[in-house]
Amino acid sequence: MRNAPDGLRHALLERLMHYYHFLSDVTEAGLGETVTSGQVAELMHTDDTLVRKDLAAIGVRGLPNVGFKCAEVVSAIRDALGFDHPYRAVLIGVGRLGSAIASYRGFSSYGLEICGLFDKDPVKVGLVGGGLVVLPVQRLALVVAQHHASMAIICVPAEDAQEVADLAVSAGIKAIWNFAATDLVLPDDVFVRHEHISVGLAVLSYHLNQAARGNG
Amino acid sequence: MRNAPDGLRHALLERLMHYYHFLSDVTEAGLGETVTSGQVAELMHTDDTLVRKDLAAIGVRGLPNVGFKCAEVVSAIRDALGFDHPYRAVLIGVGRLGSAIASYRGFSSYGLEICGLFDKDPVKVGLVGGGLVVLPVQRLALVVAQHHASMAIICVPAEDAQEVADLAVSAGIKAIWNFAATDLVLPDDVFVRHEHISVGLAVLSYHLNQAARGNG
DNA sequence: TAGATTGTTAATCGATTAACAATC
DNA sequence: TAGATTGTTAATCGATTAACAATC
Repeated sequence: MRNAPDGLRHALLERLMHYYHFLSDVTEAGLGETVTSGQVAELMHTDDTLVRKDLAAIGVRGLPNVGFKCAEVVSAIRDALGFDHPYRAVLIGVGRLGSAIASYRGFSSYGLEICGLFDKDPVKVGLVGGGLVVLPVQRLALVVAQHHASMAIICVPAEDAQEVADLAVSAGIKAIWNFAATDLVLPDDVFVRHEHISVGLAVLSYHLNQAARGNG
Repeated sequence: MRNAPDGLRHALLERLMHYYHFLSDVTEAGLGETVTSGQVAELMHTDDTLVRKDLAAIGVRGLPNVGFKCAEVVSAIRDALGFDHPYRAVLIGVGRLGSAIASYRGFSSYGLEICGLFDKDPVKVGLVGGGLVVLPVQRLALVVAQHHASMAIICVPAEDAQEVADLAVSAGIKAIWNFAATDLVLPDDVFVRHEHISVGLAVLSYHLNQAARGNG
């Protein structure tokens, strides 16, 4: 299980996503065809040099006295992050969170297509969510093979997560998006992104307490 | 709007949460009263010196030749992050994601209590979720004042998020947990944690592409 | 005591920021 | 041209890692 991506570091990926959203908005709103690194930096509360360095890292060059072409930056980010090379995922655990994720319409623009929903609860099997029918987990391996799915989105309760992850890995899954509140132990060649809500909670709790203590 | 907490840096907070979960598990499972920095480091794929530095930063001292007392570390982390100083939040937007969050039972152990659910849709008003009745957004300010709520959890569609955030701020909210897929522009004294799902997507997409290109 | 593990100082590493010539 | 903005080199800063004496 590798947590740190090689190549582009995590902090850079996060900043790239931020640029991406900002520039997509600018472009859609027709607010101009170019931006300067200073404009982007101001919005992100960071340094203009950092913005130029980040963009240079993904091969975008700006124009002196003008700035960067929004459309060019957007497509360079899509290319660097691979959004135009679609991949498929199975989603396991169609509870509240699982069905919220299954019904999210925005994934396709990032290259993700959900090709199967699974649950071990017979009551949930057969329900329809996001245009897909919920299947029993026993059929996971088949669907993964049929659709060449490379990712599993795990939305089961914490106590079932490891079992489900093992099942996904044995079906050939190479990346796991883990929404269960537990760590997973997995082979080194399986990439895991752990989306634990408590990290956000910790940051907020810490901040509110700092503020209450007069250091905020 | 300040994104970087002073004092403990974000990466440190994240590692502390990881230690916390690991050590809570160890304690609950009765797997021993102490751990060494090396054991923790191995599990987190990091360096033992870093673990000791992190724990020193929150005032925990270990015992040479023994390690750290799990219970002591856990309570030091709770103290550093403020989990034992409860605070209240209102949740706005009771769609799929909002109701999944409203029904999550684990918040109280991190000090968070949800004291009100709100929605602008009259159809949703009156529904019950997580033991609370959904109220119209017009009553937000009243509930915030009554319960001394300091946080707003925003789960409305992106296009409504700024409006709802402004409303929360004018009601006296000091921190926002933003699940809407959009940036918010807010006063400097309001702390924002943006929980954008696309960051996780970007990391996964990038990784899968690197793997496909043979660099993974 | 010998061995294991800590706490801390020093060294390294990488990321961010500053400075500034090059360019349009 | 003058002014604005880039790209890049050098300087700074902070975080991580290595080394090792102190401790149980």
